[in-house]
Amino acid sequence: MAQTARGKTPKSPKSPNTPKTPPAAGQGPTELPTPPWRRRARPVRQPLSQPSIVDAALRIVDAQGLDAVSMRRVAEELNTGPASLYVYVSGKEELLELVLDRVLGTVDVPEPVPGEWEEQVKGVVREARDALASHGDLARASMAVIAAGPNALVISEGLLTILRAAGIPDQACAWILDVLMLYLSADAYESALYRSRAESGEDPAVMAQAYLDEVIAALPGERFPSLVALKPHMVGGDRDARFEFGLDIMISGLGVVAGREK
Amino acid sequence: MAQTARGKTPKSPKSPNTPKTPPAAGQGPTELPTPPWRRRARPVRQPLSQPSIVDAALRIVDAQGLDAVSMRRVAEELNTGPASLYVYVSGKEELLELVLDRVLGTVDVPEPVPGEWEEQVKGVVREARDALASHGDLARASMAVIAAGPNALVISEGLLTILRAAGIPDQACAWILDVLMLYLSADAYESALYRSRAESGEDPAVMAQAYLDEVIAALPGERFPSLVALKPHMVGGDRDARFEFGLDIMISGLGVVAGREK
DNA sequence: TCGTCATAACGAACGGCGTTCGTTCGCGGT
DNA sequence: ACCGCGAACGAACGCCGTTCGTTATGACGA
Repeated sequence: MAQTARGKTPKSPKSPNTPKTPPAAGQGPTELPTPPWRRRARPVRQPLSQPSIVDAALRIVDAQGLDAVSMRRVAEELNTGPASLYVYVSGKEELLELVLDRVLGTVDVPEPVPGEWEEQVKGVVREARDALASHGDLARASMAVIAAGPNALVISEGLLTILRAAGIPDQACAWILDVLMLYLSADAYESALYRSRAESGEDPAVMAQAYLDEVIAALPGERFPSLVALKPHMVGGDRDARFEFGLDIMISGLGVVAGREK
Repeated sequence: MAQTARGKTPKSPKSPNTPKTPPAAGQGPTELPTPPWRRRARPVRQPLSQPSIVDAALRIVDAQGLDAVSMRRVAEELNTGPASLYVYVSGKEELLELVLDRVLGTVDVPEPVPGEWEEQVKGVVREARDALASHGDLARASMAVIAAGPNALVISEGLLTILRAAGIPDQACAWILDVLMLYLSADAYESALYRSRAESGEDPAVMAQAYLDEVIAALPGERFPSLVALKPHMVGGDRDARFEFGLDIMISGLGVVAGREK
């Protein structure tokens, strides 16, 4: 058989648009073997590569959520079989690490500006959280992975630089960095969790909140007076405000503690 | 066929000890039907129930780690098939929620003591973290679940009570509660992650640290000066100290922020 | 120009998973 | 003595991540 074109050219009644196949050879019965005297024009489909695989995975996350990302699904997106991916990626875990790090690449890290370290740190952390949150429920993978990709390292380096320039003791710098990263990942994770629950459930965004609401409402008021009393503050406050509050607390506390022991 | 004894009595060359089957009926060819005139002694095996299922799951977590917990494995532990569990538990997710909440039941929550709120809050959070951490890598499930089980609610109520008694504004109480729970879960999660990596890997506990160590060591010093300089503080500090530092920062910061806006 | 050969790509399969379906059967109530 | 109900279950479905052994390709030395 003459033609090869790496991937399976349309092999069955499949997707409506296989975007990469060359426009040549009129729309007729597609399965006809190419005449041997006319070699197929260039295969066109760019060869597999780590970036293209990461891209495909990210596309799936954006379009259908993290749970839809399986090796099979990613391979399908690239018109190949799951086994082919293992040349470029050691497994699903590494793939997700790469996707996460790629997303973190959009965060930019400023040079330290004297007197603005608090706002600068908050800004970076905020940006990283938003980057994670801007790709569906991708953040649900953010805790399952040791963040040591190149982009994560750039962020860490930037934060450390700002903190040290502000005169925070070294040990405190190291610890607060870890704590902030943990906080950021956890918040993004939780948001993503709620988002994916809400999506798969009935209501668009209410569901999870409504559930907690319900639980608290059903509580015996004499056993759980504080929870019942604070219910409006618990379910009502939006996530961003809460995140900001946490950030605020940590940075303020850092000032106190660092000052205390210096 | 006369005998029932709920579970499959040994049905194939299987496990060496099926711990629950009654000691009766000598060890001979086991598959023989029990003579109809001699009804099987009591089934003995206690009937399935939600608590017994949760117990079994927790046993597996302790013995073989979270990844070993599958519906099939839990069912096997109870000498039955996976389908039988669904009478008492809606699915794997609910099962894990129940296991987590059961573990949180060991945390005890003090009445507020005036002037000691900071230490009290830290104590409860610490205890909850340790409870999660004391069951292998169970905590790896702690973020995947909305903590709204009865025991989690007791803890929340206790913390809120202490905080309010200390005069913290309501909105701040609600937020800091969320933030602390998130921090606690995330830390336990991360610890569990490292633990299970270390276990499945070669070295007993070094691996993950050594990995980060390696990464940082391989960094170009002129591009990542702060990371390289702070390396000893990053990989060296033990988890407990870091956790405590985060707790300290948050509580201190809470004082600052609450004071600032009251 | 023609083999040679490393290796990317692949089809097929393995063993496991969570969950569901339809059936069986012991037991409490009549 | 019978019946009906629901717990228990065996089997299957449709996925999953990963591995194995084979095939095809393209660069390169002869």
